[in-house]
Amino acid sequence: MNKYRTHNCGELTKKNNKLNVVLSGWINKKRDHGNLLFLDLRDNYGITQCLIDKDNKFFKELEKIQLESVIKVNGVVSERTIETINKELKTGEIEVKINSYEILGKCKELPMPVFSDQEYAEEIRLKYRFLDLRRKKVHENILLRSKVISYIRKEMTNLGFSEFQTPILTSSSPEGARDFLVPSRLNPGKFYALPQAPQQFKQLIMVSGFDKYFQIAPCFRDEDARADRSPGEFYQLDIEMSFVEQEDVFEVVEKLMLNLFKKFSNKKMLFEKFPKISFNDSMLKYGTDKPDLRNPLVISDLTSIFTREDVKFDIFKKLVKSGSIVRAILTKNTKDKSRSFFDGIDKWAKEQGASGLAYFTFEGNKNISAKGPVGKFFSEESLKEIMKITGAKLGDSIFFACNKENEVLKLISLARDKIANDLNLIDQNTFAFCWIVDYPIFEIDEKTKKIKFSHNPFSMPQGDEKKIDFSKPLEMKAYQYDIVCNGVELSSGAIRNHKPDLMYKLFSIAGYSKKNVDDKFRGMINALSYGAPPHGGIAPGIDRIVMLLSNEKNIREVTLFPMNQNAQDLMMNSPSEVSEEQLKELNLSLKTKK
RNA sequence: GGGGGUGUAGCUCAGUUGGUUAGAGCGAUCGCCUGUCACGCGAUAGGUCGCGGGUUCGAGUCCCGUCACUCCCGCCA
Repeated sequence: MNKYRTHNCGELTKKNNKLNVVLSGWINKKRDHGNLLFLDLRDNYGITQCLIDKDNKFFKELEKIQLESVIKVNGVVSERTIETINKELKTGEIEVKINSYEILGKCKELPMPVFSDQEYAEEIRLKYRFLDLRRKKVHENILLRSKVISYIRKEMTNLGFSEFQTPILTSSSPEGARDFLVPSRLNPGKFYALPQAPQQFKQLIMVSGFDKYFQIAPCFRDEDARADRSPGEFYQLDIEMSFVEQEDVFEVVEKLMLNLFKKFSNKKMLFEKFPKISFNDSMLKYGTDKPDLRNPLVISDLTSIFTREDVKFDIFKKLVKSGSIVRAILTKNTKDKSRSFFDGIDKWAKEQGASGLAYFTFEGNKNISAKGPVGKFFSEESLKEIMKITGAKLGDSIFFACNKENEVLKLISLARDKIANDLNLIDQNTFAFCWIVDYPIFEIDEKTKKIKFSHNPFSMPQGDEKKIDFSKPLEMKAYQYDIVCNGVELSSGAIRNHKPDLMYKLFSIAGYSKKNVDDKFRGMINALSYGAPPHGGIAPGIDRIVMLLSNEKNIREVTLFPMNQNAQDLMMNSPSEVSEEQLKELNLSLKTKK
């Protein structure tokens, strides 16, 4: 028999009545009636109410014991009378009458209560993460994460994928995020980099003939944190497949996501078949490449309206003449909304740093007119044209933003969320997945005005290689795709470019010489020159999947031991200084000393 | 690197127009209480009001600087 327990704290029921048991756990809560003491014992599995009265010689000691101490209890299961049953607890039909006890782990006075629904400052939660993790919500989030990962492993294995580990100490990659560097002792002056993703390795695995690979892969990027982005490290479900087209990857991931989200959440799936939206359509209709499709609002381009003679809205007309564009959001049947609703949105837009959002409502019977501060600037004919473009009906309203394209997209996509929230149009009880496809390969760099890769430089261009018009690089599309859920970008992937010649050609458009490419991607290019299969993959973010399933807005709520915003672990006190000795061994010296 | 928010007891927070000795709940300590499950009742202890400077007869409160945490922008192929 186990020395510490015969049962856990979540399994005893009235079937165990009169049984002698041993339980071990944390003291969750005490209720002291002077001559009778209730004591809730908690472990990973649940809570069991234990009790002891003054006739027992241990009574006085247990009265004094600190909450969150770990104790072992010997006692007898006793069925509760009907009035005293606690329906909130799995074990609420019984309680354990304590005969004797033993302290296994004493607890000092707590810096933060464990049994409480109160919110606490991050600093204290992270410093005492081991206490924070005992609390119900975050404890359950971490267990959910564990279940999600093991489910994914099982599914992927069943689908014929093999799990492989790839190196953690690897080489610095020239593109992309800032690397974490690790000095090499045996190679003075040289550094390893932690992988930003196993991108090149997973392609090499395909070249090596393994056909289907996955990994729950740690990825390291030295960039600043956000609420949904840990500083430093995160996990991806890294997937790569040989001899596949885009649709084959979609089929695997779509099936996996559907099963996963149905298994671990009660929310409805808005689409059983994920819609595919081209990058260009998404930017037009939603102003972003990660649209929240729970939101029914759609954006229209109304730039042409402001070139008409019969529209007198001169501020916008002037801006349009100098290259600005106009995008608009239509809201259905909002004619009875109060002035403060409309002004609230205009005010919000100004707070976002924009000059505001113009708006009006379509009204009238025989004659159509626009009601609102700028309504008078629009002729009836122009209103009819707007209704044609946007599909507006009488009683609908429209919000306009005018600015340079980038600025308009930024504002109008945020406005789409803001207005939908204000109108309560988003069903919180739904998951809306979609694929964003047909990404452009190249874009213009805002600063340098030169052509650069817009995403992954290893993606395969669309169309017949012989017929691609390389003279119009900005029109070239790639077999590159993102999966998006509820406005959260879960991952991007691509069919890879496995042809070295084609790769050199694309890199040359982005300004890299053949030598450049050889220098930077030697391993990769070399491998592709020895018989590479067509292949492609994707890498959904594990942390964000768990965030969606647990309804958490902050990634720390689904991470066991997170760092704070400044990339410090307050519990382990990392990063920390190292000894002169260590630095010397690594051939390093520090410029700044505190 | 830039912008916003927060910082008062171990924890969560209140603190009026600048005005006497800075408060509450939880927690801690002590006492009372045999059916609670956020048990109840009484008492006690606990404060460099983040830190530094300034204005003022007087600063938790106003001003300047600074630090910490957090959210956002930049960044994240």
